[in-house]
Amino acid sequence: MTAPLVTILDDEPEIRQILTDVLEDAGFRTQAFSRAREFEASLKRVTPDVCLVDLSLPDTDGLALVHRLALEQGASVIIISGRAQVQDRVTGLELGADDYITKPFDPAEVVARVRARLRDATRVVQSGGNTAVFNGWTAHFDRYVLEDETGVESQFSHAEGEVLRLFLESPKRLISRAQMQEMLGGGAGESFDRAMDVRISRLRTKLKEDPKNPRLIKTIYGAGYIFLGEVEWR
Amino acid sequence: MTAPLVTILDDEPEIRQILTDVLEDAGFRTQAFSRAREFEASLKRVTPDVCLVDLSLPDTDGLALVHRLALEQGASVIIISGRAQVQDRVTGLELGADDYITKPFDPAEVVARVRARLRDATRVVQSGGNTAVFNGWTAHFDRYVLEDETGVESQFSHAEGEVLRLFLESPKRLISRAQMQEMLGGGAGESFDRAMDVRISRLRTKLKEDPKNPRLIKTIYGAGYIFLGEVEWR
DNA sequence: TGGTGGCTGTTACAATTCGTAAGATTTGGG
DNA sequence: CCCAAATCTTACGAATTGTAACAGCCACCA
Repeated sequence: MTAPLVTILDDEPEIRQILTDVLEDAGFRTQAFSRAREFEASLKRVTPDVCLVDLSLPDTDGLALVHRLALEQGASVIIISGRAQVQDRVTGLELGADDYITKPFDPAEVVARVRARLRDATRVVQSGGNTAVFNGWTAHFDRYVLEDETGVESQFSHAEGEVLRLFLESPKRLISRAQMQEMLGGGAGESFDRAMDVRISRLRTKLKEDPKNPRLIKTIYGAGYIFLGEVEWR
Repeated sequence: MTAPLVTILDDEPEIRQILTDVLEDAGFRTQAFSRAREFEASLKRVTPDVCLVDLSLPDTDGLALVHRLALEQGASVIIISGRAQVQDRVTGLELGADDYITKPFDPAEVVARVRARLRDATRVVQSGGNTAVFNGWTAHFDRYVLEDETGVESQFSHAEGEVLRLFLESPKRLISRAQMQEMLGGGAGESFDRAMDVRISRLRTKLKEDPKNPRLIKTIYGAGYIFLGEVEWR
């Protein structure tokens, strides 16, 4: 398992440097951005586990960004801000941030708070079991069997299982096409990524999704897929 | 669905009173304890969603308690402490607390942080807050479905959903064009100005608005839009 | 060895999404 | 009442996505 990815969005080079250093010392992977645009572009390729966002950005309204992040991505968002007013913190948290740290901050505390967020996220996902239950279905990854709510079993292939597992491990999180390629196809130079579409199409059929109104695997035009469903691993 | 339960463990009666009041005002159920023993006894009967724990307890080592809580119970733990040293916070968080608030605190911020913890917990368990009811309509953001007052369903796309959500989150408030651009398109792609108009036009169609007399999405010439409607999130 | 069946990627074409352009309509000031 | 700016609507098309059909591959078996 690779180290958790923490992204840093701050326009001050110093801060970026400090945060990068201290987080990498703590064993995380990091990516730092100075502008919101680059940051958002990167989200098409990777999904960070925690996002540190400075509110005072030159090119965007930080709060709006936080809101979008919390809404669309499943990642934890920690606001780092120079504004220490209670009202600022409250609105930041209300908009979906998971924590709010004021400058000047102590690096050690930032690390501790990042860890706390990560704990939250993994509390439920705890990979280990290879059986997942979701919305009436039961997927047995050890047997490649998908079980109906009535107990009827059907088989799924290896390729289908990869996609399904990916979804079940990150439910309610936007998964970009690029990420799927990376996690699955091995990342080799795939000229035609339509293979992924076909995989998903086949998976949808197995899940008896209504093509006109899929309930579990949603397509976000231009962004990727999102798996909606209450997943529990066993 | 019953209101989330927040337990308060603090030996100062004043603090207990303040926290109880403000949390109940915010719609939570509360239980306050002055001693760890009673608190722990209560855990055999009920399972709180969030625990607010003061570290300076007369009858127990607060940190040890936090550690046990975080490990055994699934509840989120927020430490409230008079000690503001970074080292205290770090160890508190490392031991499993999900947040750390120092006295003196602002009640509004406590509420916001409790909410943030709750969001984490429910993010996976139950996709709460994804349905809004307004003027006979019901919008299911988890399914991208808009429901008639008669129960007839129609779908809306992701882009339409973004706009609708924006409106439903700020009803009866002027939303400027610039704000919409910010909230939606983000800094990603510089979109043409008319795109937003079209989105709104399409949304109005779905909402069966009379073009001559829109009841829900009203245009304020030269200023922006305002969403009129009694919104209730569920 | 040849056949069979399942899996999977490729291709082609259909369907959908969504921004752009352009013309129509509305608004508010003078 | 007239006009310019703002806004609405419709049509169109580029990009994206869905999926059926086909073909290659491989394991298995008589």
